[in-house]
Amino acid sequence: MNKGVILVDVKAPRGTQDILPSESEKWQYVEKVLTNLCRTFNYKEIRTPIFEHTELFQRGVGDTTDIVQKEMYTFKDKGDRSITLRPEGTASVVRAYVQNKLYGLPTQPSKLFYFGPMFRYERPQQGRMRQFVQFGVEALGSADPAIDAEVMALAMNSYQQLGLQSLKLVINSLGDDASREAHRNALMEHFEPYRTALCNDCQIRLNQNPLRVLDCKDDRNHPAMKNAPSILDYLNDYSSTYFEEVKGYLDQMGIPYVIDKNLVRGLDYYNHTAFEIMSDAEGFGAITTLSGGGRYNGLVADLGGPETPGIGFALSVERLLMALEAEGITLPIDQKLDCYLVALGEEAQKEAVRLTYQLRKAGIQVDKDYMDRKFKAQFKAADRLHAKYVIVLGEEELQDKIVNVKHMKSGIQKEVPVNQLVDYLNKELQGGNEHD
RNA sequence: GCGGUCGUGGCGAAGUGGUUAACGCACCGGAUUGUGGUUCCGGCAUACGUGGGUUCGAUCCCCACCGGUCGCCCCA
Repeated sequence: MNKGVILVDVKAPRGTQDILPSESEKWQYVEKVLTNLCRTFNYKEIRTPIFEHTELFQRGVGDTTDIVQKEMYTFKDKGDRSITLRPEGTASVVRAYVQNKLYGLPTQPSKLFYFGPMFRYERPQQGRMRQFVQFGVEALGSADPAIDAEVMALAMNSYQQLGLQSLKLVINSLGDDASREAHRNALMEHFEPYRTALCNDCQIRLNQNPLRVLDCKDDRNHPAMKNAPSILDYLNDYSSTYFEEVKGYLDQMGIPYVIDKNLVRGLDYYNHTAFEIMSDAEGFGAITTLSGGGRYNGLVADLGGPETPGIGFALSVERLLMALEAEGITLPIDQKLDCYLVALGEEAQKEAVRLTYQLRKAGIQVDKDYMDRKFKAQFKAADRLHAKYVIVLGEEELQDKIVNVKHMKSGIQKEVPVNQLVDYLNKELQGGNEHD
């Protein structure tokens, strides 16, 4: 029949994945925990488009960044507009903040969170997908160092709430514009004599963004690295006081951290506070950064809004789940089914359809056989679905207008009149949950 | 984007330049006309990533591509 049909081998595009039911429950659980965490920190959800004008990311993320230069999914739509699938969330959130004039609301700072897929064209690896899901928060409108600490606390708790232990909060300050400029000049001066000894990439970085030379892996052991000027020595009074206060607030909350003066972030918009959360757990390979964030005091103005400070962070849900796996943490996901209806005989099958629907309308979770299985096999199916109760409906029950309800764990079975079944199950399911 | 490595039924995993490609798990049925387990017996399955090439003949050898994975770049 299908001889003439050409079967094309259609697969999900490279770097994307299907999240099947066994996994999606974990995703839902994580999303629930994180959403609830945001509630306690009083962050509200914002949902922005999955694609934006390309220009937003060029201006927001920065033209010289790798993300913009080589990792964006950019295409022309039918109206000849250049569109890009969002590679990160901050630019969109800030754009929405400006466009909708959220800065005019009386509730400042604006504390927002988001959850959704991001897209970057990279060579895939475990923990590095072309489509991946980020959870992130942004706090806009406050330059209080306490809110930097708050965002880091939320970031750490995102993992701790789920039971992760092997975490390391790494922080640094990138300073304000004046501090950065001074540091930049010092770096160029410092490395210039060694220019030819550095790797090719670093020779280019030296001109474009000398900060990035600091975290080069090739040149890590070059003697010039050891005594390279640290940004921390070039912070002006405001920047350095700010950093001290951020650390102070972290101490207040009892959140441990380490300072890495070479921590540099790959997006242009950061200044002052920069941080990453790493996992110490085994089995991560090259992927150790679970999440990252920082302050971006110039971004709102860059995108056409009023001069407004901001700070945020984002984590990858894929990496979060990997970290849980690596630490052997299983999420408390309820895989049980309340009821499974086993029916035997033609007439009973008809009644089973009616009864199943009736129970469902009463809010009871119930399923039945659709594979024409034998009686015994239906029981096995109920077992595989981890059914708490099995409702047996055969010819005899049908005649007597009853069903047999079996509690699977104890094996105890009771006859229940059909017209009392909803009440009976509701009572059983409420009371019975404790010892399940 | 660069380099390494891998690709056999739903999953795991043998194997060979040559008639029907092992096995295990899972699944279905029977032994056990209406009660989950075990055991035994039987059965099911679009399986050698795709496309070329070498060859009388390729799942096996060669090339390209696709995909996974590891490292690099970079990042979440």
